[in-house]
Amino acid sequence: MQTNINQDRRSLPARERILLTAHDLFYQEGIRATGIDRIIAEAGVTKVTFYRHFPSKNDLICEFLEYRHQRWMAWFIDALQRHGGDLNALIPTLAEWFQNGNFRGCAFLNGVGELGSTLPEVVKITRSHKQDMTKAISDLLPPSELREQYAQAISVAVDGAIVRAQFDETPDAALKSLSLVLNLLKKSP
Amino acid sequence: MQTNINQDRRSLPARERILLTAHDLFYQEGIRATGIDRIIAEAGVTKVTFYRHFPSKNDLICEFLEYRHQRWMAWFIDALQRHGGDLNALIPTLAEWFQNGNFRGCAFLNGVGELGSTLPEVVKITRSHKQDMTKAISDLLPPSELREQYAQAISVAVDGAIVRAQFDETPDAALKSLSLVLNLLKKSP
DNA sequence: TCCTTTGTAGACAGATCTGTCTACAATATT
DNA sequence: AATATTGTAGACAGATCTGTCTACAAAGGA
Repeated sequence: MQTNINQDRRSLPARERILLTAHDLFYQEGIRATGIDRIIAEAGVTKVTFYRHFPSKNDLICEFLEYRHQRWMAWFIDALQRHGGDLNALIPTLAEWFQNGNFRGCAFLNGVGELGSTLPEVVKITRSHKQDMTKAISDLLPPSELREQYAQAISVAVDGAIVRAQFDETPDAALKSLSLVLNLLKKSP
Repeated sequence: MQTNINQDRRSLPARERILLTAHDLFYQEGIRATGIDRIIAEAGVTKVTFYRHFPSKNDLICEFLEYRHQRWMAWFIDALQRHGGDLNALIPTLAEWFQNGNFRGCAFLNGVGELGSTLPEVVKITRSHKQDMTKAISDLLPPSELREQYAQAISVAVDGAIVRAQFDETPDAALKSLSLVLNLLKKSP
C-alpha cells in the first residue's frame, strides 16, 4: 500500500495535485488537523484554483475518501492475488500494509471516528467501502451456504486487526490474533 | 455504559464539572472539534479556573482518557458479571453498550485515529486501556495454556465489532459476526 | 488574623481556520 | 478571432482557536 505515487506531481493538473496532497496529509495527520492553507501550499496552487475545483473542504474530504477507496481496493485485490488468491493470502497481504512506514490505520475508520457525528457522508462512504472490502474477502472463500456469514466475520476481525496494528508497537500481535481466528474458521465445517 | 452521570453537575467542584463536560463533548463530537471555549461555557466556569486546573488542552485530553478508562472499565466488568461472568456474557454486554443512544465507538480508538500522530500520550494510554480490556476478557475464560492467546484474539475481534457497530445502521451484524467467532472458539479444543 | 486556595468576570493577543474578492495571464475550444 | 476554461498572486473578512492577563471575592486552615 504505497501512500506516495512516485510520479512528478508538479507535472500533473492542479486538481490531481490537490487531491494527492490532501490524501497524504489527511491520512497521515488527520482531517481536522490539516488546513486548506497547508494543502494549497504543498500542492503548489492558489486559493482560487483550489476553490474552483472543490467548493468547500467537506467536498474535498468526500473526494479524498472516494479516491482512497479506489486506490486501496485496487491495491488490496492485487495483493491478495499476488499472495495466492485464497484465504491464506489475507495475512501476508495485511502484513504488507501494516509494515509499510506510512501505515496509519484505515482512512475510513479514522474518518468516522473524527467526523462521523458531523459529516454523515463519511459514514455512508465507509459503509460502502467496507461492503466492497467484505466482497473481496468473500471471493477468497469457496462457495458455501455460510460464505457470506464467514466473510462478514472475517471482515470484522480484519477491522479489529487494523486498529490494533495502528496503536501497537508492532503489528505482530494483531496478525497473530487474526491468524488464530482464520485457522479456527478453516477447520470449521 | 451511561455517558451522563445524572447527578446535578452544578453542585460539583469546578474541576469535576470541567472533566465531565469535556468527557461528553470529546466523546460525542470529537476532540479537535471541541474547543476550550465551549467546554468552559458548558461547564459554567471561567477561563482562569479552567487553566488553573488544566495547564493546556493536551493535559485535559489525557485526563479525559484516564477518566474514561476508569469509568468504562468499571462499567465493563460490572456488566460482564451481571450477564453471567463467563464468555457468554460478552455479547449481551456489548449489545448493552452498542444500543445505548450515546454510543460513538471506542474513545481510545477514536483518539488514536484523530491524534495518534501528534499526541503520543494517546497511543500510550490506549495500549494500557486495551491491555486492561483484554485482561477482563481473559478472566472470563477457564485457565488453560491458550488462555492469553484466546483472550488476545477475542479482544481484537471485539475491537472490530466496536468499530463496525460505530458506522453500521444497527449493531446486529457486528454482534452476529463476533458471536460466530466466539462460537468457533468455544468449540475449539 | 493572615494567607493560600478556589472561584468569578471579561478583555486581550496572536495564530489559524474557511471562504471571498479583485485583477490579470495563458491556453483551448468554437 | 472571440470566448470559456484554467491558472496565478495575494489581500481581506469574519470566525474561532489556545492561552494570558488584571482585578476582585469568598472560604478554609495555620
